[in-house]
Amino acid sequence: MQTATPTPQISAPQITALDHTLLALADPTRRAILQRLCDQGGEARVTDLAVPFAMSLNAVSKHIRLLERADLVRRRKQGREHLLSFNPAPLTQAERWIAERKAMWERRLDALGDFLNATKPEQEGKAP
Amino acid sequence: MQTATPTPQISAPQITALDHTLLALADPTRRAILQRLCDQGGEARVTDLAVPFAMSLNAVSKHIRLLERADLVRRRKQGREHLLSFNPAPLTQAERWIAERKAMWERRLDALGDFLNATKPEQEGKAP
DNA sequence: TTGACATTAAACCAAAAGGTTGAATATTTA
DNA sequence: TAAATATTCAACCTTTTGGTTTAATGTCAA
Repeated sequence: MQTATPTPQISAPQITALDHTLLALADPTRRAILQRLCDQGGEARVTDLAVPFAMSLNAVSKHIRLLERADLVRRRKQGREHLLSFNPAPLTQAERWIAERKAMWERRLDALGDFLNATKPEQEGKAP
Repeated sequence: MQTATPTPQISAPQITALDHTLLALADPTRRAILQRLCDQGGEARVTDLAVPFAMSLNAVSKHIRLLERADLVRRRKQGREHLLSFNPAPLTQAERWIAERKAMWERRLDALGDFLNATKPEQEGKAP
């Protein structure tokens, strides 16, 4: 018989694509870069993306690396310039995770409402 | 006349609630904590939440602090124990940001399709 | 009142994020 | 070839994460 650890052992700390995606999105500069790439349409050069920001080109270059790690940005080299484009695919998983928790929570609230309705007149001592 | 900076000045690096939300979600331990609080329903103590994880109670306590900063978790003290609950509200903004970029991207693809359709038989050299 | 329990606080550490500057590497242009 | 352009690499900072261990604080229970 086991001596200890009678718990379900959910313990799952391991870095995944979802972690990279959410971390990449958790910075206003990177979201602004994505925004530019998204509505400006096709491809953009690193220098062009860096212009609006009050930071060095190198800082933007590093932000782009994090976006690439999350696969939110793709790079195509053409001569001396690197053309970057937006890849929305990783957003799906992130959106789904969020949507699922919200849905789960709503179901819980519904179930709670049903329970309160079902037990309404009986035993008033337990339901204030 | 201006001497330089002919750019739209989008420059917006400033930490917001959305940053805190996305950063809080960008860690598997914190997502697992939220998951527990979400499907397990109501409130849970810090110690109970910490059990499944292969890390110290203090580490979990710190994770909870980040979740509180993002307002994804609420705390209610009852005697010596702190009861934590899930607050889904901040998820809405995060989900919306993601959904908007995806929608924006789809509109762009549609517009591109329309353009390609409109210019289909003319100048075959540019459209393979 | 003396412990046991629940939780944070504090001090410390390693690694990563976010930034800088200066040099290296390609490529295009004059 | 020489210079200008586009970009990364490397080294160096500071702050934040993510973790540890050892107190300190407050509450319940014997």
